[in-house]
Amino acid sequence: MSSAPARRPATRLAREQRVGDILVAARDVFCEKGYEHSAVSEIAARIGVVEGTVYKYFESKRDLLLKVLENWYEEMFGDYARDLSGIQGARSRLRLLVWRHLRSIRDYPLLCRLMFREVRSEHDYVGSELHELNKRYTRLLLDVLEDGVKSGELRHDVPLHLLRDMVYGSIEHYTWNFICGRGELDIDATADQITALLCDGIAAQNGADTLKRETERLSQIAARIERSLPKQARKP
Amino acid sequence: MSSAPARRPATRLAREQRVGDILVAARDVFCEKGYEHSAVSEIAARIGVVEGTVYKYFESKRDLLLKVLENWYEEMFGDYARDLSGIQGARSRLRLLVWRHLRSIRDYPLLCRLMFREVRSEHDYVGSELHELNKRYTRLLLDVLEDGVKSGELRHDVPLHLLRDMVYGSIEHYTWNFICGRGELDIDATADQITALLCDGIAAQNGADTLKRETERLSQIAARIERSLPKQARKP
Amino acid sequence: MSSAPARRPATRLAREQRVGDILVAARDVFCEKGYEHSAVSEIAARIGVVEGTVYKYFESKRDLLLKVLENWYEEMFGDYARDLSGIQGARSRLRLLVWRHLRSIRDYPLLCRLMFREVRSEHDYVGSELHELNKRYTRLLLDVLEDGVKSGELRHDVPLHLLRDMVYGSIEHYTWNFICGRGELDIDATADQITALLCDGIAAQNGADTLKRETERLSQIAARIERSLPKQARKP
Amino acid sequence: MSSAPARRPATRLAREQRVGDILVAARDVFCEKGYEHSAVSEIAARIGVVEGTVYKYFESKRDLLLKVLENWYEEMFGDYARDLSGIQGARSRLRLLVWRHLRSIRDYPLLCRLMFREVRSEHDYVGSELHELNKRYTRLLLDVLEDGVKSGELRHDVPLHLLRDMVYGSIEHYTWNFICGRGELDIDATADQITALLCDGIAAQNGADTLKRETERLSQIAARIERSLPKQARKP
DNA sequence: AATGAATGAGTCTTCATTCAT
DNA sequence: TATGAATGAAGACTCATTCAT
Repeated sequence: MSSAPARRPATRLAREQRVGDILVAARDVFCEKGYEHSAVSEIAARIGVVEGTVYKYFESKRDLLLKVLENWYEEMFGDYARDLSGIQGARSRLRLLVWRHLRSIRDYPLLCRLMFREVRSEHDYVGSELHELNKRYTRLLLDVLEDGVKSGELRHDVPLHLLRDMVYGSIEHYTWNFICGRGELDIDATADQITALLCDGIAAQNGADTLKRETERLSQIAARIERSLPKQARKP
Repeated sequence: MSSAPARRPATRLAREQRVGDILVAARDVFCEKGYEHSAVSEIAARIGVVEGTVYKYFESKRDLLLKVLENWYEEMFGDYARDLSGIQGARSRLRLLVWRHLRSIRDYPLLCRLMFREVRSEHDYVGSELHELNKRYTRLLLDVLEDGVKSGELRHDVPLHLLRDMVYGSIEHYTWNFICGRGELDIDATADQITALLCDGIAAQNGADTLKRETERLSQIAARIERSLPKQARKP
Repeated sequence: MSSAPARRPATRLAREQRVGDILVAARDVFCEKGYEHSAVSEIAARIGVVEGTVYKYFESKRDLLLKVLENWYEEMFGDYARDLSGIQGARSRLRLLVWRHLRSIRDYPLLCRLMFREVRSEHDYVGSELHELNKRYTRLLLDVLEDGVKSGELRHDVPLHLLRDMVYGSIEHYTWNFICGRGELDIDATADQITALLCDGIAAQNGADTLKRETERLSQIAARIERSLPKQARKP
Repeated sequence: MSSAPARRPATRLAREQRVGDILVAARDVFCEKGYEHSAVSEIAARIGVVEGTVYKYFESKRDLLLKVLENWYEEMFGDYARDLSGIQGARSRLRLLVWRHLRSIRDYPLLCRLMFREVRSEHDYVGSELHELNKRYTRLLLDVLEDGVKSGELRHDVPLHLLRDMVYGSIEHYTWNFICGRGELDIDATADQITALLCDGIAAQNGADTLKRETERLSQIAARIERSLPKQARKP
């Protein structure tokens, strides 16, 4: 009846730009408040658009969440391949993966929390794009482990899938306090410890102790042999 | 008139009964729908009361959730102590704890999910009664591990807290699909595998058998050489 | 943080009373604006409650619409049976039903419009309670028609269901302008005309014309006969 | 350069083509989802343009709806005049109109539904172009009826407008289930029945045959009586 | 002790329409 | 002529919680 709605001019951005902005805003809000307690209206407000605009680019709030995490996963892949190719030995490579995973958690603890809490336990996760990305991600570890078995560095009887879950589960659980905003995280030390525990186990007869003891014995034997050899025989 | 003194306990019983009923209903609804998607009204309806009644016994919906889980934790403690006391050896005792944890998950996967998703990551968890219960629960494992170190069965350099998180994290991660309603769970086999991996590690050269065998071989070789040497060369 | 939400006291009504109020308000709003353009919030506001209150008593907006119309149908049945029992003859009874239907339309044109527009064409109508009521309502007409056939007043080859639809369809179409708020409606004259058309048809050789002509002829014959009779034969 | 003068008609053609495409898409979408639940964006998407384009050719969504229906009406007129001119007799011509209306319904039930639900009951209908078309359409029937009255085939006291509404109302009501996607429609049989009912009515005593037969009988009786009377009594 | 009526604030989602480019 | 980004307003439905009875 009276004057027209007086539309605000509105900055027109390229599609890609706008999508990017929304993803960033959504990431922030979701991380701060958790999925359930985030409002699409707030995400929109952060970048100065109305809710409708968000729905132009994303089908639903949940779609937005998944896209945020997919986006993150793709960042994460980054130069894994290159990094891995530069390292020899199953143990070292395992440590790298552990370390990089810890680094992701240290850098984006809230995104990790989102992933654990809001996505992985929902029924729409299985079969989703995100699930595929996650499988590709954990595949990296499986490959390292399989290589290790083939090369003889790792025992041939390790249940690989369980082991993979041990790696990620251990990290997740150990860093949970940090993820929830409590405490610190020393990723170097943690990576060392986890790698050591995984490789050497905890039983006393194994690992360092045993190795030292046995090495000692072998040295003694070797020394004895050496000493007992005739003069002319030495110096081969 | 003479029945008056008897009324108090009857009432108390009624109260406890009601609280129990509500807890059971709440457990069911929370498990079925998750915390956020559960309605207090539905919990009330399940036992044929109205919402107001629930609020007579519980301060808030969240309070109800915590009470449900506390209730469960108390059930879980049950006869841990007795079970543990009957078992000798760190490895066996570790396996028992792993197995019992797996059993809890198998029997109440949805409660586990609630615990992981809705409680452990919230800020009101730290310092809560539930947190205390959880610490008491994981303390059982720490004790077993410490005993193992003392007795020499476990290496003295294991980072115990990390190890504890590895145990629970591994189990959690490995059983996650089952917790979310996908797939099966063989708790005996899983307990064996996890225990073995934790104790023996994955590195090939660590296998006690292999190590011993090789050392043995070398000793025998050394002995043979020694024996074949001329007398004057021996000097034991 | 600051003061509590300052809840308004809110008048507490008995369930029945509140339901009735909501139904009345909903009827009004739906009639005024049509279903799609009605807002539940407005319905609530009309009786001074909040939207939530409406949803306490009705599952959804659509449920509310159906309940409004069911309510109306039940009113309409009223004393049909009694009225019908007092009237003899298929034609008169048909006229009564036509007249009463017209009266409903005259009194509640907007409810009729609702029924036609919003309900009858939707897929949730078939099998609904409202559908049952409607069938019961039109059954009254079918019964009258069937009785008329049995008693020989109506032709035995009338397709009853088509006829029933002709009755209601004619009325609906003829009153449509009135229903949509345009023009007047003389229910007595209309009832007469519709009944006449239905009973006598439009073909010239039928109905009034023929009847009059033939009656005339018969009267003349009768007169002739009478006149030709011998004196003593008259006065039987 | 020489092609310049040819551009105008090409553009005009393009414009008409585009308008036609939009109308087709709109017809489809409106029919599938109903007016309220159709989105302009979907209509646009169906022909691969954006919403803005639709608004270049149509003022508003409602305008589009009306144009869709006008378009349809114009199709419908087709060769009515020719068809009618080839048929003699009010009854046959009436049957033709009934039959053609039924055919429209059978072929485009959803467009009929649109017309009934979304347009005819709205306030912007009266006086609209569509209304004019509709009047022209029903005028065909009125003409037939008037001719029938003039020629003596139809009674002179039929209320023509009521009759017209009876025709369309009956058809509409009778075919409603079909229009809403339920059941079948035999347009030939239905046309016959409706025509018969309209022309001959339902009252048993009206059937031309019966009436004539009875009159005949009475005449013969009268004749017999007359003949049997004494001569002096006759006085024709 | 229990009821259950009522609140009030929130949230997702949809869409006709506009207009700078 | 066409695009498509953005608006802005609305609307259905939910629910924890309160409190008069």
